[in-house]
Amino acid sequence: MTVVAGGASAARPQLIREINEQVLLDHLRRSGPMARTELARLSGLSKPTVSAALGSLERSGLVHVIGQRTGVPGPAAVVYDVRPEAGFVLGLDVGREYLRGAIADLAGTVRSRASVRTKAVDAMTRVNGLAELAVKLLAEAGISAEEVTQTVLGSPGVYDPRVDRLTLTGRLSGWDSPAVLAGLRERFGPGLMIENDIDAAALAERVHGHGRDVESFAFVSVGTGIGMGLVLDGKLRHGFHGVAGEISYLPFTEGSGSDARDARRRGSFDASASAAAVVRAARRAGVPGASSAEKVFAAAARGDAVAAAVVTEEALLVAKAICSVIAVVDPELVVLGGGIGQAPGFLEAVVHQLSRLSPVMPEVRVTDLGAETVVSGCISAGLDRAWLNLVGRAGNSGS
Amino acid sequence: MTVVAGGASAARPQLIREINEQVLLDHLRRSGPMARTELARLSGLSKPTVSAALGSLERSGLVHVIGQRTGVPGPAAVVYDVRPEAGFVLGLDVGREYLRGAIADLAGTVRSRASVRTKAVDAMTRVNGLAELAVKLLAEAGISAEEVTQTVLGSPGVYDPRVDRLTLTGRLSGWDSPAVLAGLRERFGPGLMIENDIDAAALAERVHGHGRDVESFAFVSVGTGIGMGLVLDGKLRHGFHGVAGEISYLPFTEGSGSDARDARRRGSFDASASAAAVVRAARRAGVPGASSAEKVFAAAARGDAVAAAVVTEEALLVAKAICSVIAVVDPELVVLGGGIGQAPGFLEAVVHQLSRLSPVMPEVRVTDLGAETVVSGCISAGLDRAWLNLVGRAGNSGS
DNA sequence: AATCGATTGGAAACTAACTTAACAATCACG
DNA sequence: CGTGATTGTTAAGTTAGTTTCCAATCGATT
Repeated sequence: MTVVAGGASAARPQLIREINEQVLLDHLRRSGPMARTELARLSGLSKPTVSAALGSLERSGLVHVIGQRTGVPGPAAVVYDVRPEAGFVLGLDVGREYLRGAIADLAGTVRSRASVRTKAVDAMTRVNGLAELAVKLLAEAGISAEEVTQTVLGSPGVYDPRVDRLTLTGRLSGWDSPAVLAGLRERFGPGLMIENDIDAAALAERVHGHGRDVESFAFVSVGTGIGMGLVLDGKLRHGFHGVAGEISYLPFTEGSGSDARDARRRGSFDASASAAAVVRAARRAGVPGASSAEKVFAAAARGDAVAAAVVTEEALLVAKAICSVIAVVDPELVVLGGGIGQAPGFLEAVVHQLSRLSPVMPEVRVTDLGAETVVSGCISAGLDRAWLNLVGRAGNSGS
Repeated sequence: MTVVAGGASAARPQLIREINEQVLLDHLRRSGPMARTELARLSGLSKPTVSAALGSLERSGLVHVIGQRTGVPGPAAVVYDVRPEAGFVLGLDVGREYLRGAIADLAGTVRSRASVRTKAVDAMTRVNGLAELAVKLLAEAGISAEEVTQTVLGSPGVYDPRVDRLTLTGRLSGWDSPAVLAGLRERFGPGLMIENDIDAAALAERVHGHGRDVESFAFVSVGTGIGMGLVLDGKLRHGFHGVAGEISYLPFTEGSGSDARDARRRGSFDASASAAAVVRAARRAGVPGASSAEKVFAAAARGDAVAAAVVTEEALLVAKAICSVIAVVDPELVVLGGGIGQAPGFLEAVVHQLSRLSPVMPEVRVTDLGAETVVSGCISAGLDRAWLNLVGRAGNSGS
């Protein structure tokens, strides 16, 4: 549906050409290569119009002819497709122990992918590590840096555009320094977007995961840390200060209010529900060998009643968080991710607790995307942005 | 800015006429009566285009000439304005003790307003009361029922369009029965929209109150009950099941977990933070003469330390709710309303508590709208809807 | 092997919108 | 009473999109 926003500005005939080119590109992106006639049918535009628009798009290098399709009576149909080389997107993921990245063309095909372990404790070393990773990815894909039209970095913390700062970077020490932002900008240029890592994962979920066919959903990640990416009406919400989805700051100061300092830095809910908190709780309860959250869950699965109680308590906490999200925005779907979120049986435990708290029940599912989620989310965010820019540019320079 | 939505559909030349007529109407609505030339300057459209569009709008009855403006050199400029009589909007508010309503023309001018006390306990009696109120309002305004293009009812509870039912109607007994919905539809026709009462108040806040110049805000009402209306990007969010903003279901099962039954029906947070809960807490603490929340607040203001503690506790609860909202959607502004929300000094207490919980601080303000908030919110929602419909219709039938 | 029929894509003619430029009519003001 | 600013219309030209028609092509059927 075409939407006219509130304070709309006047429209010229050119606008409708822009819209229609956008529409055709969208169809090509979504449904793959197609002949003119099919595009006409799908879009509802007439054949001459489709021909003209494709001509314009071809002149600006955004689509190209990839072949002929025959087999049916009549002349061979000319098949168009998006020109993947019209631009490239670099997606990066900076974590505490890993740096990951990938390069994709505008069609979304990944041209190179890499992941390196990092022992960096210094923030600038991490910045350099990312730059090196990018160089490696470019070389592997055989692409020059200039061809990258969009770079997206998935990072812990939130970027607040109003004050141009990264904040709440939590476990990544020094990452909220302005020097980091400056260093990243210097190395990756003005095409750099910074996205919260869990928000990026939510975007991946929207494109490749369970979020594909819903309007609004919440991706809730429970593991080393706790966070959420919120997609409403198909769009990721950042909030005014960029902290939308920072559910680690939900005010549940349950029992173990030990680390007040920790609570301020990473959120009180994080302090009571992250993997470390599970381990703490298990130890306090006397679960033997509770050295990691994984082992606690394993013990519970084996039938250890005390460990099971810890797991139940954790499920209750997560259910409370989800219930809060429901009470505020009422999403259609909740996707669980992260080490704890994906633990076997955890979904059921959460749903059970949630059904006792919440006035309505959304779908709740576990993600089936893997470790590369953040990178692919960055890439899909970058692709969207890149396409928008390209069509805008094409509309202005073309014709 | 004109926005092309994600799954946009193809555009025809007619679309741009529609957009431009919409734009002209918006300017007239916002800036009042204007001559053609001014409209051309404001909208950026050329004079002939403005003339043509105004002609089309005039033919479909949406604008009309209201006079000539002279005083400057040159011929008298013909001044156009929105034709207020092109349609009327009926706004209604059903509460436990009051029925309120108003009729406004398309310019937003209120033509009649009324409010009646009701002793009805039966739901259908309330429905009839609303119908009678509407008749009275119509008579007073000298308008026939057919001229009302949009009726909006602000009601407790949420309307779930997926199952076509009213639910969570809380203190309004029997109001969630399907018969109520059927009865309302029969009396008010298909032009009826049902909006949660607090959501309607939020809409009023957006148009007439503090929400005027922000993109996103939360209107939090604390009084007999607790609720929130959430406006993101200028649009009210209902959520998938319609329960967005039902913060009474936030999972804070603080202390007084006495009424488990109550908690299920109206939400656990409601049970611990509504006016009744304040009275309960005050009595338990031994505040003398704690017969109403107002008196507890008055006692605290007089210096009663015990009452002050109860108020502080209440402020903490509300701050926790707001903190949850921030952690999920991070609005730019929070507007406090309701009996308790507007109590003197409460804002400061809440802000103080909130600053200790939340990672970022939004603006927090107390509403300055009065008792008619819900009705005027309904009217502004109805106006938006009515304008949308009218322009669509004009675009189709006109020209 | 020839014809039929479906399909493709483009050309021509027409409609819908907007813009610029020019112009006639009007009115305040010196 | 003339001058100059202002208003609003008309005319010509541009950008878009649609419908209609047609030539060219190719599989399938007789």
